[in-house]
Amino acid sequence: MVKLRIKEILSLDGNNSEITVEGWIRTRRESKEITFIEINDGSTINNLQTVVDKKIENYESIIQQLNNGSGVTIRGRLVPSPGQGQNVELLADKIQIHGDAPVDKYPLQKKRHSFEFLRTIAHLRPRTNTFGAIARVRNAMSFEIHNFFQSRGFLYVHTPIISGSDCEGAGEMFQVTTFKLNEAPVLDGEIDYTKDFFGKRSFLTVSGQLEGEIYACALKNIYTFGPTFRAENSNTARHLAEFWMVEPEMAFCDIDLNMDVAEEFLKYIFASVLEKCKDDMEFFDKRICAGLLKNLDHIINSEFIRIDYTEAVERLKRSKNNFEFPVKWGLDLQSEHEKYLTEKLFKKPVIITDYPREIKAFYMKANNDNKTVRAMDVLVPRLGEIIGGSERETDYEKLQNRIDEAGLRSSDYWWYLDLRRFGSVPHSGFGLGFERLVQFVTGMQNIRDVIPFPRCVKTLDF
RNA sequence: UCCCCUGUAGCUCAGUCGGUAGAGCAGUUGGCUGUUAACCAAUUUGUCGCAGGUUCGAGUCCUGCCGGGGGAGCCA
Repeated sequence: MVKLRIKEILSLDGNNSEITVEGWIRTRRESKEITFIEINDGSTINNLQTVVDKKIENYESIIQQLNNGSGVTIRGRLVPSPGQGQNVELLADKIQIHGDAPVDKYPLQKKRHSFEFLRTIAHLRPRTNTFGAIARVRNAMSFEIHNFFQSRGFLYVHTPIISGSDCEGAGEMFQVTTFKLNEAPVLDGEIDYTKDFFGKRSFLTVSGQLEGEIYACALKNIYTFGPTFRAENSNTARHLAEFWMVEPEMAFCDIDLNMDVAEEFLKYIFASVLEKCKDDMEFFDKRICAGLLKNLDHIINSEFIRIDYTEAVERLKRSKNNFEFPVKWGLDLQSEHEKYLTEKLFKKPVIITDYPREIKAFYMKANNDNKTVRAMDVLVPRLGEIIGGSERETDYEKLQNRIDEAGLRSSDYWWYLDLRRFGSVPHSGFGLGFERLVQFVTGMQNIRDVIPFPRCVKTLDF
């Protein structure tokens, strides 16, 4: 007798072999002489149809508990199924109920629930088709991210979660302290952080990039993949307070090679998930987002458009679209502009480069025109910006000036500046919000549904 | 944070002009059937988000608060 996962069982021939299956009942259909129950164990979106003859020994004692949600172990024989919809089915000999799920109390019903409702029962939602599929796809994507970088010689670097400075001015930060807030020590009217745990103010990281650069400037190619925190008061379907970010950093790499890697990376992840999560992806295509598979295929097999910011602005000016926000060189592109470029004009991913320096981060390398920097944003249909990256400034003086201009204290960045004093080389990298990538791949509309336990403004359950 | 929409049965929703609460699904009971979103019949279920106000009378109109959704900003 062998214990198999349902994914494996469904690929077997029904040759009457005895097997044991462990899982949760998804649905029950009762007949006069027999009862059909479908079992799911998370290994696949597909259920194993199990036929329960009312003559099996403990039928009377378990029938009340053979409900949607009950956890069961079933021993039986695998046979070809005479019915439609499945190749094999299990003829149960012995059923053990571990824990039942009373139908009048169990919130999950055998029907479609709204995602809003399922968010309120995040402890039960992975038992649904959609959230099971998301969990498997998310898992596969994580694994493939490592695969992509590992197979290309990138080192996985663990950058810190707790940070001593607002690394790139990238948004609001969560403060970390061991002070009791109403008893924090005060010196000259200000809170005395020298008495706090680290002896200075500390925060949760908003990016591992600056530390990533340190390792890239020693080991050539590295990547980070870890949690990131933003305390912004943003309430949208694509923002989380706690999310996972992928940040490769490459030495001896300019902006063009950086774009090549970003494009290859996205295509690799899409292709791998399509191959490894076929059933789940077909489910998303059918139930969540029509045309999803076709769209991903199209992206895998097409070249991304690459234009610079100046040309993007020209294109937008020439378009007949009535934009709500003005299009003018020097202003940042709005969501509606990005959507126009990627959804209407080009109908595929677009990489925009060379933005005005005023609207981009201090660490980005200045072009010779002294007006633009070597930034690159990858825009995709439906989501907008999915990747933001740049070639980094390598010149000590220029970087120092940019830090001053940004109103940051260069003393906080002495180690970052030091990378430009000793063996400074061209280097580039990008950041990718993992949940946004999962959103794009699955077609899910709300980012809170592609992370198991979302943390957002005013939301911290489970 | 701003704009718009929304909150009614366990779930998904309808509720007109202000007149005292409705459907589908689920549940329960019965029937039928190698079923597969099973089917057929009957049937139970309500602090109408919370607090105030207008009114003879409020699910419905007004004010405030809370939750949810969409869009924007910020951003990944």
